[in-house]
Amino acid sequence: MLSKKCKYAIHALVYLAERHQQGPVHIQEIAEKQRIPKKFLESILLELRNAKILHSKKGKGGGYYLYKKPEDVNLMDIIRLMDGAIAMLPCVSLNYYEPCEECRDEKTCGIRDAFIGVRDETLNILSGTTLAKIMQRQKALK
Amino acid sequence: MLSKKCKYAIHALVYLAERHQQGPVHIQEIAEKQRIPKKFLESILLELRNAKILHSKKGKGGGYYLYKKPEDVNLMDIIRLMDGAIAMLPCVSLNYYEPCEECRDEKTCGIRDAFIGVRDETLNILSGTTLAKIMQRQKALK
DNA sequence: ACTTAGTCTATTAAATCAATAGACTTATCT
DNA sequence: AGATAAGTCTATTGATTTAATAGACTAAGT
Repeated sequence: MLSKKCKYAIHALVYLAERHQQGPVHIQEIAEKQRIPKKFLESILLELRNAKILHSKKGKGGGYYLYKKPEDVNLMDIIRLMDGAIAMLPCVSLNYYEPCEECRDEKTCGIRDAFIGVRDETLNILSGTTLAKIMQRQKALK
Repeated sequence: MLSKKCKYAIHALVYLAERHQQGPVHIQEIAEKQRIPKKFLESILLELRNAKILHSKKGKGGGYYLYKKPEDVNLMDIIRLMDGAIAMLPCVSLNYYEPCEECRDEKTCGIRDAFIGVRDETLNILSGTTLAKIMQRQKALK
């Protein structure tokens, strides 16, 4: 399951994508509209900013705005940033690999295969799901 | 990520599958061979027993053994039993559905689609991966 | 200068996960 | 029948992670 932090991040990003190129949006507004605790949201946006997905402007008239284009931000990147590994086993993770403590020998482990498959399918879908596509889908459903 | 509990369960089941129809195996042996804390393993096996995946025999010469056939026990069932929902969002879970607090309106949510896709692919692979297949794979790798 | 709004560090509260302890029950063997 | 081996059940503890909050600081605009 995704953490709340991650879900908040996705919602905030979709919100900002909808206001793409309309100037900075302040935290307060995002927090209210998406019902996210403001202080928690602050730290999330900061992290997205450090990852160069968002930019911010300080002072009056400041706020956050998308740095990348909506079609260049995908769920895979957001989830990895917020929650870490996407794979169901550490020994199968591409970005957060760690050997499984439970496993004797990775090479002869009959379990990994399935989870490699799951990982690949998952990454495939998530990396193809951009903010642009989410907005598009949202419109289609209205 | 799968919990340790779930990983322990999978390993214990594969171990028992390898001894299918060879009489009860006691907890102690599984615990030692798979390096699982005995008391923790007890509670895991008990849960698997209540789910009718394992049976047990008390007293001297007792222990646990597979109730279902190795080809009838799959990773999907084990993971659901140990860790609960497999989906990445509650609003997309088949067995543990809950509406997303973060979501305004599920019907017009542009995010769910992707996660429905991930869920389906994941279930597809995990439900097809049985203890029999894991053993088979293990042999092939040796 | 004054106000607005993001930045940063630290702390606390709540929930979940992992592990352990100990008393109890059932089955087998002698 | 009694001793022993093994699973059953309830409860508790400790560790880790997640979620949320507080408050002082910094930068930008008017």
